[in-house]
Amino acid sequence: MKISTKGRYALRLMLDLAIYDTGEPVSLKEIAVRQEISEKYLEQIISLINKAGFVVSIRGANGGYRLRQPPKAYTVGDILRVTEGSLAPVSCVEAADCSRRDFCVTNRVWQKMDEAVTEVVDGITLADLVDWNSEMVDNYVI
Amino acid sequence: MKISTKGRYALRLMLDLAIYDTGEPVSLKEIAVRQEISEKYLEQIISLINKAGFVVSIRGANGGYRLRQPPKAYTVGDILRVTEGSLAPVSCVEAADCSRRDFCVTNRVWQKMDEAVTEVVDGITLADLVDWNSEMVDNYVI
DNA sequence: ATAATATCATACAATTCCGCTAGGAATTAG
DNA sequence: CTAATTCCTAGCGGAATTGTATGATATTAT
Repeated sequence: MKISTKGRYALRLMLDLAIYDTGEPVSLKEIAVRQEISEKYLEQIISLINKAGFVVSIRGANGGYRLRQPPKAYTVGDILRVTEGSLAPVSCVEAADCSRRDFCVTNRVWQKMDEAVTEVVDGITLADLVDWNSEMVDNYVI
Repeated sequence: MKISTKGRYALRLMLDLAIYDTGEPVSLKEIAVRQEISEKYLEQIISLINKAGFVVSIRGANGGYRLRQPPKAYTVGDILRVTEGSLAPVSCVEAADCSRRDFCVTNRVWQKMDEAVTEVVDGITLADLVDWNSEMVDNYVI
């Protein structure tokens, strides 16, 4: 019952892009340094994010990435699902791959868990994270 | 972000004990047949549950297990945590093992997820599952 | 006492997933 | 061109998952 590093890194990556958006593309190298994540590993993660269409990539020297849409357009759920796949706690919730499905009461538990998680992650946007970050920085500076 | 079979089996096992409680101990063999789970694997799972004190074990011929307390006394969360450990989506939520913890906004996301999941699993008792099961059986019989 | 039944304890094996690392090809600015 | 950067594929060591297999130990019916 854990979110993998891939999902967590993806979120930090998107947050980094949101915070350091100057109009110029941000290179993976910068992000890797700031976020203390292996650049090579980040490559694989942003590849998924790129394929999902969440960022614009600019190749070549001085290239990098930018968010395709404003931070408000991306929920935490959107981002996590790109790397984690479904966030459902058991596969039964989504697929009818269990012969016991029809009379399995535990399924209701998983459904409720899934709904609760979905409500949280789809209720938080990247813009919220940016705001929270600003607050935090303010507190530290003072 | 998945609950393992161990956790799911543990829940079905406890539910089985709750449903088929006649005062007589219920053998693992019966449960294994009813739930279509390997008896040997169930042994390992109920061992954990037994150590947690959730069941009474009666050894020997005609032995088996019984719930130590009434179904209402056990939440889904109690049962899952025995086999799954913490249900927190990331370890940061519980332990301060991350150097970025203090200024990491993503942590708030995990906290909220954890709270949501906890609220669900600790809000459902075994007695609820028994009730749901009765409803379901009724519907099928009609 | 013996046979049958049940729990308890290990070991281990197959498979999958995680968390990277490595190398190189393609693209572009200067 | 050269350096910087993205893009693509492959592999790999360790851990976790999901069981099996084997046997030891305890209890009870007969």
